Parts: sequence; C-alpha cells; structure tokens
Amino acid sequence: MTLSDVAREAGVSLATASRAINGSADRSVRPELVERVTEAAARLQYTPDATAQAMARGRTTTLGLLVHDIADPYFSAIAAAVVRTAEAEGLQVSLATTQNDPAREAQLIDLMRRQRARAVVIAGGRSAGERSDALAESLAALGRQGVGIAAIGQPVPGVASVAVDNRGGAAALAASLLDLGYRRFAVLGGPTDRVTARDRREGFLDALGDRGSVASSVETAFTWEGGHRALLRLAQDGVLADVDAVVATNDVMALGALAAARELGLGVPQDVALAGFGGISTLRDVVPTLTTVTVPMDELGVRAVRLALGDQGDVVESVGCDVVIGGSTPDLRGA
Amino acid sequence: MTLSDVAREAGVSLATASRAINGSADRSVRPELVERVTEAAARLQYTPDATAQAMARGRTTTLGLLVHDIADPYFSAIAAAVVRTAEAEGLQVSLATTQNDPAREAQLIDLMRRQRARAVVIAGGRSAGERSDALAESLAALGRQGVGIAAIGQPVPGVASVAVDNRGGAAALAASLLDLGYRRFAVLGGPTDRVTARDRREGFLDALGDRGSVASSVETAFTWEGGHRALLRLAQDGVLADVDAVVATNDVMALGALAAARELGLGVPQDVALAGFGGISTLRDVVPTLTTVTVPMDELGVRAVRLALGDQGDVVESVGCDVVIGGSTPDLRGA
DNA sequence: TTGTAGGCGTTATCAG
DNA sequence: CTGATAACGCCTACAA
Repeated sequence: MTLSDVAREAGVSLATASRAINGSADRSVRPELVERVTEAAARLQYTPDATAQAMARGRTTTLGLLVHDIADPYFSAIAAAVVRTAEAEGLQVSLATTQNDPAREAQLIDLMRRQRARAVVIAGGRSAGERSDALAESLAALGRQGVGIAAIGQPVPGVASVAVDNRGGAAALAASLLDLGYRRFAVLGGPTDRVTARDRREGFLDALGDRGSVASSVETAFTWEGGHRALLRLAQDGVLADVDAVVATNDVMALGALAAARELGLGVPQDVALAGFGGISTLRDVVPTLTTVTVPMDELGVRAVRLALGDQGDVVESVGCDVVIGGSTPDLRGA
Repeated sequence: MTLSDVAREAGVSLATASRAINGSADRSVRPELVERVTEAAARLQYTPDATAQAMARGRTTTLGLLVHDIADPYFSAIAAAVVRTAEAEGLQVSLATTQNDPAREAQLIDLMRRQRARAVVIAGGRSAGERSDALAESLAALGRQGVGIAAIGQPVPGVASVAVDNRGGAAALAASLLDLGYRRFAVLGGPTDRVTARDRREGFLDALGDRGSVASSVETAFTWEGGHRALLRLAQDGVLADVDAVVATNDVMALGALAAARELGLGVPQDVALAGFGGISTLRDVVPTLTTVTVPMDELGVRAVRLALGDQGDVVESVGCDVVIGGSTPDLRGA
C-alpha cells in the first residue's frame, strides 16, 4: 500500500494525504480530512516507506555505530547507551563490527556513507600507524558530506571525540597501588601500537616515578587470550615471583590472567595481586573482586551520540575514570 | 555527487554509468567504458546512494534485529553472530532494543516494516499473554509484505523459529543434580508468564519426579536483581537452610543469587549449592564456576539469519543445550 | 553495446 | 486549505 492508495481511498490528493499523515512543517489540513485520511490509512494498513521518505527529504534517520566486537562487554555497554540515546532522538542504529581490522574499518565508514547515515559513532581504539590514514580519509569524506561523526575512546584528529582519560586513570591506579605498598609490577601492555593500551601503559609507568618499578612489560593481544598467555609466559620466565602485582591494560586481559593464575595453582591475591582497566559490569561477581579503573561506558555512548548530532567543531570532550580497589590487590602495609 | 555527475564526467549515459558501476544482471559494458566510468567515479569520490538504490530496486539490504537489551551478554552474543552472518550476506544490521516491553516490541516490528527491512530476527522471550496478539499481528503484517522473519529462543506461531530446548535442558540438569545426590531444591523461577522461564521451571520440576522435591519456587524478575532479591527472600524465609541447591532459571539471576549469598556470609557451595541456565561466556572466570545449561548462542544467531533469509515455511528448528557441572554443585555422594 | 525514458514512494514548491 | 507536479538518485525494460 502506498500513500497514493490511501489518498484515493480517502478521496483526497496525494499531497493532502502526505500532510495529513506526517503533519509536515506547513501543517494545514482540515481536521475532518485528517481523520478521513488516518482512517483510510488504518483500513489499508498503510505504513510509510522510510526509504522513500529519506529520499524525498534528503536525509535518513540512521545512525551508524562501529564497534570492534559487539560481544565484548565494553562495546555492548556502549552500544546499549548509543541505541537508547539514538532511539530517543528518533534514529535507528545501524550496527557494524570492525573485527579489529583497520582496513575493514575504513570500508565500513564508506558503507555508512553509502547508507547516507545521518551520523556515525565510531567506538574502539585504533593503532597509531600509517594505516589510520585510510580511516582519516574516509572520515573526512563522510564529514564533507555533512554527516555528524563522533569517536569514542581514542580521539581522532579532526573528529569530535569523547576521550577516556586513560593516562590519568592509569596514573591514579599507580598512585593507589603505591599507597597500598606495591612496588614492583609486571604490566600486560596490550599491542604496542594500540593508542589506548599505550596511554594506559605509559600513564602507569610515568606515575610510578622512582617510587616503584616495572620488572616486565609484555606485549599481548588486547583480549582474554592475550592476558592468559601473557601471564603464563611471565610465570615461565620466572618474573612472576619477583613481582608484587600484575597490571593488565584492560579487564578482559586481567580475567585471562586470573584464569591463567588459577591454572598454575597460584592464588589471587595470595600469590599474585592483579589489577585491570575498564570496569566492565559483569565483573562484579568475579572472585576476588578485581581492582580496576572504571570507564563510564554509558556516558561515553550518550555523549558520543550528542556530539555526533551536534555542531561538530572538532571538540574533544574527556571523561574521567575512577580507581576501584578490589580484593585482588589487598593492602600490603599491614602485612 | 550523483551517478549523473559521474556519467557526465565520463562522457557516457546515465544507464551506462549505472551498469558499469554495479554490473547489473545484463552486464554488457565495454571494458574501456567501464574503466572510464570507474575513474570518473573515483575522481569525484562518488558513492552510490543506498537509499535510492533500495527504492529503485524495491528492496533494501537491511536486516532488523530486535533484542531486549544489547548489554545483556546473552543477547550481545547472539547479536555478534547475527551481525557476522548478515554481513557475510551483504546485509546491514539495524539494531533495536525492546527493553522487555511487549508494546514496544510491536512498535519496533512496525518500525522494521517502515524501513522495509529485508528480514527481521527477533530474539528474546515473550510472555504467554493476550499482549502477544499485538506482536503476532504486527509480525503477520510484516510477513505479508514479504519480509523474512525468524524468532530466536521462544518460537512464535506462524514464524520460522529456532527454539531452545529449555525443557530438555532443564530436565537434563535435574537428572544431573539428582545423580550428584541433590534432593531438595529451591527454584528461582523468573516471571511466571515468561515462556522461557516457565519451560525451564516446569522441565526441571517434571524431571524431578518423585526422586526430588522443590521446597520453594520463587517468582522473580529475569535479571541479576531478580536473582539477588529472590535469594535474600529465601534466606529470610528460612527455606534456604532446608534446601540442597538453588536453581536459577537463567545465569544472570544465578549471579545475583551468588552475590546475595556472599553478602549473607554464605559460602557457595559449602552453605548452598547453585545452578544457572544459559552458559554466558563471561562466566568462565567466576568462582566457583557455575553449574549451568549452555545454550549455543552463536548457533542461534547464525541459524536465525539463515531462516529469516530462507523460504519461510514456519519451520521450528530446535537446538539442544548441554549441562555443564561446575564447582557450584559438588558431588554430594562422597560426603 | 549503449542510450532513452518511465517509474519507485514521498516530499515540497507553487499555484489555485 | 488543497491539489497538481516537479524533484530525489537510481534501475531497467525497451528501443536504437
């Protein structure tokens, strides 16, 4: 059923039917006619064709959302916020996953351009390499076409971003751990070229100053498996015994490390203390509770949507993170 | 930039440009021209307008995905599979969340109809009430319009579904627990009218037969908080002491119960044994490991997409679930 | 092999 | 306040 059918059924012109149904800017249809049209529409089970509307109006109601992996609790929490906020603005969310592949990321940006998305939110860190040129270029093309863009987590040059203060959070974590009496650390650093991981690593290291030292900084995948393998390697190399605490640059890595420790028969925190980064909510039932730095994922999602829908000067908002001390890093000073 | 611009730039007709760029059914453009067009398109940074294509072709490349809450690990795991499979088919996923609201669910189905989605996957259980009529009606309207539909988890009458064998899984769980020596149970039953919860509850009860008994079956929200509150109530009512194991009808409820037990100073499994249902992957690091019934979420997603894209006879595929015994329900026979 | 022209379902401009 | 009618950007018979 098309609007023409409705118009005919109601005995009015196409134009009138259109105005009656969506009440456009120049609302001006006699109530009686509105009712007639509405009834006709109901009778015919008419549903406007969003595609055609988009074309006629010249803009869609789609918001593109790019994440690495929607099954990752970090991204699914952000996605929940994005979806909620977008829906409140009358936008549909078109979800795509980059699978950690920079090339794919640029491709997907292009896809959003094709879909004529009204705005795009891109979450998830990237590498600091030349590859990111492709991304920047795609993004620029998008922006030129008038699409609102916002990046989450790691700011993108020329794009409105809501950044996470990874350095500050890591520094605060370092300070807290030092206060608790920890001195020697092993850092599960994530991929060296991943900006987020790097900031957390460096933030931690810098804040340590001469009050603490890092016995080992391992490069790993930014995943559960990465954390898992890294801890096994540390144990194998014998560094673990020489260390007060293991600090992972994200929570799922910390979980992997936790699992690995258990497999090795090492108790956490008795044999090795552990800290993560992220504060993903499903962790609240893990034992021991994980010391971590919480990132306000909901806020990230909400602000990103607002930014993407906003005026687009390349703002960089920054959200802070909070250290949460859990059972995985007990106070050493009493001991 | 529109295709006309490209055509002009390349010095060919609009039709030729169209054929050159998307290589439609009647591929028949001289290679030389194809190249000229391609180059022109590149020079102009032309990107086809998916909206216009959809309209011209009469069909979109959108797959709608409805879940209750994308932050829930169960749904995000399904979503990951759906997105992956859809992308492989060249479809974009339009994500919407129902927030457990049946009215909203029907609304969203309508929204998908508006978007002229090519197919719709609807995940997440519903109530067995009159309310579901609205859903069935919307769904029927969708189907009539030629949209492929598939339901995940709980079959919907008249709709291709991939069902979870909740009854069977629950029965198997009951059998396993009985084998381990458990006899008296408390069941955290979820909402009484929720079909999924009901099937699990009844499946468990039926399989118990006269070998075991249920001391208490509590109605609760299907959430962490629901499980949490329910366990507190059980403790308060004194039933907890009288019971061998607490069986939750889903994993997040079990986690809530686990947390509540800890708050009460009760050890799991020393003071109370616990089982869940679902097998969400983030649980692998919870201590003690939770006895549960795993549901193959990835498979659910993949098959649902195939079903939605397929021939649509109202098939009901069924996937089985497996009991996994964890540390939360130790063997009682040795004791 | 290439071009012409009509149409997809709406909106929006411009007269009545 | 209402009704023709021209876009919107692309696809696709049909014709050349």
